[in-house]
Amino acid sequence: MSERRYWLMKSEPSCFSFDDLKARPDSTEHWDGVRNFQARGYLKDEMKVGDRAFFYHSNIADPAIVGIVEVVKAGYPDWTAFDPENEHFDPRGSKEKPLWFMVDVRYVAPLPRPVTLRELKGVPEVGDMVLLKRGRLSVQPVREEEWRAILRLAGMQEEP
DNA sequence: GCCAACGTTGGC
DNA sequence: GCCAACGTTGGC
Repeated sequence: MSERRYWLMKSEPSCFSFDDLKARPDSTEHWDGVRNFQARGYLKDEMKVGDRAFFYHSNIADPAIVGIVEVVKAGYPDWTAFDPENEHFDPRGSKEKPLWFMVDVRYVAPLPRPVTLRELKGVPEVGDMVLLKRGRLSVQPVREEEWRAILRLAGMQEEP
């Protein structure tokens, strides 16, 4: 069995929040609508079943990591790109030659308390995080040391 | 709501 | 294949 990798996935809570994920059937949802080529690469090829990700709330007064999710289905075509009615429609791809991909994630657990971006900026151990270096990437890798440092900050003794 | 940063597009 | 213009993200 290959080693679990760690990620961070952003969502605007007004659009789709961590609690919204919890409320879904099986607490599972497609992570659709990502239209950035670097993030696409992660979704399509690198995120594997069993990998875990921080769920990050962006575009709010105090943006923060609020919880943990798990990848339950690896990369497959994002059908919202095929639907002209959908806001994420992209005519460059097709069902035969999909351009955009998504994974399915399942709610695992909230952090004991949210860890804010503001707070992370003051923590040397996470100073190299993609979140701090390249703020706009909506799906991004997290190093294992960073993952653990954030769990510790949040007061989580043991990963569920 | 503003605007800086930065990813993407398209003319050349 | 460069790079200016444009559009979007996301912190503030």
